[in-house]
Amino acid sequence: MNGEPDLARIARALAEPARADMVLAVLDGQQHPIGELAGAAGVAPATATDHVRELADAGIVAIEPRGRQRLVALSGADVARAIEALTEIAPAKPVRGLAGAERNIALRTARTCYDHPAGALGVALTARLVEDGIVDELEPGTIGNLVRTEHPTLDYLGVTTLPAGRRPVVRSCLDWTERRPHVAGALGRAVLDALLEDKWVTRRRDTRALRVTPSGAERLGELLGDWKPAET
Amino acid sequence: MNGEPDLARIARALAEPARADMVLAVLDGQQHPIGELAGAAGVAPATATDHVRELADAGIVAIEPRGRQRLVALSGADVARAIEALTEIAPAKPVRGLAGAERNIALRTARTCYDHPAGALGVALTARLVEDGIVDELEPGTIGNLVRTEHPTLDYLGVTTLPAGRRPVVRSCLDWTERRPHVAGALGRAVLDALLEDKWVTRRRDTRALRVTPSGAERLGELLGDWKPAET
DNA sequence: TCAACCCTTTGGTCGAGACCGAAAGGTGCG
DNA sequence: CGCACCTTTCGGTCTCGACCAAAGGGTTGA
Repeated sequence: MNGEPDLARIARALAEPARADMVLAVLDGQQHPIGELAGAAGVAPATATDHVRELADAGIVAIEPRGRQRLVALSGADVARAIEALTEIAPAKPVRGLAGAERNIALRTARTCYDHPAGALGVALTARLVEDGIVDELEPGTIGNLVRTEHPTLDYLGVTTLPAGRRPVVRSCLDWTERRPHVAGALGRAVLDALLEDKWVTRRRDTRALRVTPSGAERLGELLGDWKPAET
Repeated sequence: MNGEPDLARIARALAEPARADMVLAVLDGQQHPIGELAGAAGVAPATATDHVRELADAGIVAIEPRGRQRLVALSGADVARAIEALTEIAPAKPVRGLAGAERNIALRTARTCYDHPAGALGVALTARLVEDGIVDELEPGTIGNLVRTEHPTLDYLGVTTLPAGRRPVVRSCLDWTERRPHVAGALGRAVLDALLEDKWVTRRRDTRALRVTPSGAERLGELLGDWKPAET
């Protein structure tokens, strides 16, 4: 790289509350049409168009035309990592109203963090992976690297293949609700994929919160001991 | 934590170019008086006062009154980590003028990154630590944890004690010029302290770039093989 | 081909905040 | 004590950009 990084450029893109809401919405790693992001941010479609352009110019999101709509997604895992790091030092937004409180509980219980599970569920799963010796623990509260690729717990979860590539297999991601790290990287993605595949959890519309299905709750309780999803 | 993180709040503080310059200036982990930051950002003292207050309100910097001046420093290692993550996805600022090019070379050669060495020097030192088996390598390009606390290389560098505490001893920090990780955490700090203590390198005024002393260059060349600091 | 739908463009309003000069407030030094 | 120095406060200007309504363009499905 030449020259100093243009910190202000990237920060300006995130500085507008409406754009920040949009970024948090695409932090689930999914593609979202612009109209939906407009709703999430509480602005008119015309305004959303401007905002998405700004985010795309800054390299934060990528746009893919699909028919008469344009799908917006986070442009990469490095962006997700940077946003996560920022949320770690960001103050908490005060909870507004009953709907806000419910949304908050749902997010704390189980949600996606880009492409891996987070919240109480993500942390509990991570603790189990460490306990089983699948992932080692460098120091208390610090995730290490993958130790075993075969283990009954992985079979139980339905994680069969770990795609190899440039991407680290195990990465630690600090959970902003639990204040403890959860597993990200290729393993984190594989776990989330398995949970979704077998319908232990399902995605909710318009939010990163995950719904734990009854059968999923049962099987997760089996695996994680006393872990139980909160109501709603 | 309650509620969603207020991403926009923290981003807004960094969105102003003058404030971003100030943050990059205090990224060396040192304390800087406000007047100096005003110079670094190219604004009047009155403006700098406003900016520093904004950064302090956002929790990015801490202010400590000292006599007739007020010293500004980064408020913590977590903030440094977030800023680093942002610089990884930030576009490069175009280099302006001869002075800019020289500053650029100096920064690429050797600089501080919060409290540890970075740039070509930081990466070369890290490679040596990995080669000596002091720090292990999880996957190519990913730093692991501390393996040995005693080694001739550590003696040669003058690193005697590694302060234990809540802080991770070894942390990986992606270098934005070299695109490879260098050692951060307590070990990174200990190495920088040793280099400064024995005058292998000295701090420059008003910049994070480090000056490698002649004797330092000689001893570093001994340790790192063909490593040599660039001119200026 | 037409209508419905999603998005963008245009043009205009409006508020936020970045900036500075001048003057005032503290602090240290002689 | 008084001057020099660093910083803050105040008042004012001015630019930037967030926002929307209305109109236009492109796509899909009937």
